[in-house]
Amino acid sequence: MAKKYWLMKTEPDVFSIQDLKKRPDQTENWDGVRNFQARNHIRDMSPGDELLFWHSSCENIGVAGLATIAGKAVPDPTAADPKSKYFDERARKGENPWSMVPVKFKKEFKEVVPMALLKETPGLEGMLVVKKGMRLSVQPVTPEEFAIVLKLAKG
DNA sequence: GCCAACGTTGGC
DNA sequence: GCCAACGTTGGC
Repeated sequence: MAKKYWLMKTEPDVFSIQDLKKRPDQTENWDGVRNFQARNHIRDMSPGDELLFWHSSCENIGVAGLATIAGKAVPDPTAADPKSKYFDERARKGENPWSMVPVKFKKEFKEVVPMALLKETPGLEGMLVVKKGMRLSVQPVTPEEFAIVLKLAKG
């Protein structure tokens, strides 16, 4: 199957690309997703897929770097943990609706590719993340959009 | 199954 | 901190 491209949002105060870089094997499970559309995207991911690592709700909003999908989606154990802020009653009953996927650090950009730049770059008009009101935390990205963002990150 | 109320996300 | 946009919940 062809490689797919994604964008995943996180608040760097909670989990940043620098945090991912410091993890053992530079890999971490992307858990805590509690939106069905986002979860469906997670389940569509395959090892080797690439993703844009997005920093949101912070000083420098935009693409902070790159990571790769390191494995298949599996049930998210935080949903079954009553002490977790991501706890979901349904998971305790044995039907965990939520998934997580391991992601591996690939690259930290020298500078975040800012939202404002994405908005004014030709070819990115259809990119989901620049659309008003788009809150989805896991989004598909087209190969064309991915390539354009990579170019913006150079220099 | 509709829809109002409410909660959350996230850019600004 | 504001608020628009969206998802979820729950009464009917």
